[in-house]
Amino acid sequence: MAQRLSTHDLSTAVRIAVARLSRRLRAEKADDELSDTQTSALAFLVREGSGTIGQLSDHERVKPPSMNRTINCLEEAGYVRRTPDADDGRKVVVVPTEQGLALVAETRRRRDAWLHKRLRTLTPEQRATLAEAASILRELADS
Amino acid sequence: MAQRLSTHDLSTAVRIAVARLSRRLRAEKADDELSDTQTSALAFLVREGSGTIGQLSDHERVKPPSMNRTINCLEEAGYVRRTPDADDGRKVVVVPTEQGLALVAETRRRRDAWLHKRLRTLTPEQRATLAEAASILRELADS
DNA sequence: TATTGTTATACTCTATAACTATA
DNA sequence: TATAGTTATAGAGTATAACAATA
Repeated sequence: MAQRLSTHDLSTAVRIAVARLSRRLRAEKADDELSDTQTSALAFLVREGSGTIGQLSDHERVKPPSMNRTINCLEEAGYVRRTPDADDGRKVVVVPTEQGLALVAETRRRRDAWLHKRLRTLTPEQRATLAEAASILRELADS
Repeated sequence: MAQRLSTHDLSTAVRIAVARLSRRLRAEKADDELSDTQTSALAFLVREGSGTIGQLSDHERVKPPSMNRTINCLEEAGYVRRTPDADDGRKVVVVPTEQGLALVAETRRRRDAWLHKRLRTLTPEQRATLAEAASILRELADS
């Protein structure tokens, strides 16, 4: 249950728990799905409506040539479209297609399924703890 | 604070929080550090004392040839040693060296530093919530 | 001259298939 | 015949360097 840990021990506990669950969630990915970066970039475009190569590479913490390749794959698969920027001719605005929007919804549903099944085995108190923790963890990640 | 979420919304909240913090923690890795799998395999060997190629590839969810290469790198760098198995001549027992033990301790300290700094800004109640959540998340990951 | 995107090339990590040695 | 480890080779993802177009 809830021991009082030092912040040092807590760091280790949180890091290990997050890394392990992250790996486990990734293992639930189906073979025909997009890669992590492809999924994440497409999710960004769906969330924001659009984005340039530069914005995407910054957000995903990869270099522009890598993101360029990622967008090439998504474009060939029909999930995004490149459009010219009206104000700045150097920029390329990438927008999700209808197919892209549908894929994001479907992927989310599938990845949540594994976790959802396990969360139902927890007590209401444990679920409440996780709900609070999720909000704390997101703030930490974005800080 | 603690809203009551449906288990479906909770799945999404936990998945996003875990994925985002995981990416953030990985970004804190120094350039001269070992790769994720190298670090994880070495940590396993330090924790368990030793392990075969098969045990390691199972635990890290990679195929034996991949783990073999990982161990080659760690061996060349002087962090592990291959030793013969006394009972089964087909098996190879991998053990960490003194240098390997020291590296795991140092790597943990460094990766925890970023998280540790942020955890100190939380209230004691928030830290208690994370401590409970970490234990719940680990059980989920191992289930 | 600086910035945005792109192309060319190389490196890392992982996988499958085939091989060796042992059980 | 099956298992543990290894070697050979290929594929996916990312990086750096060099280039084109625009600000």
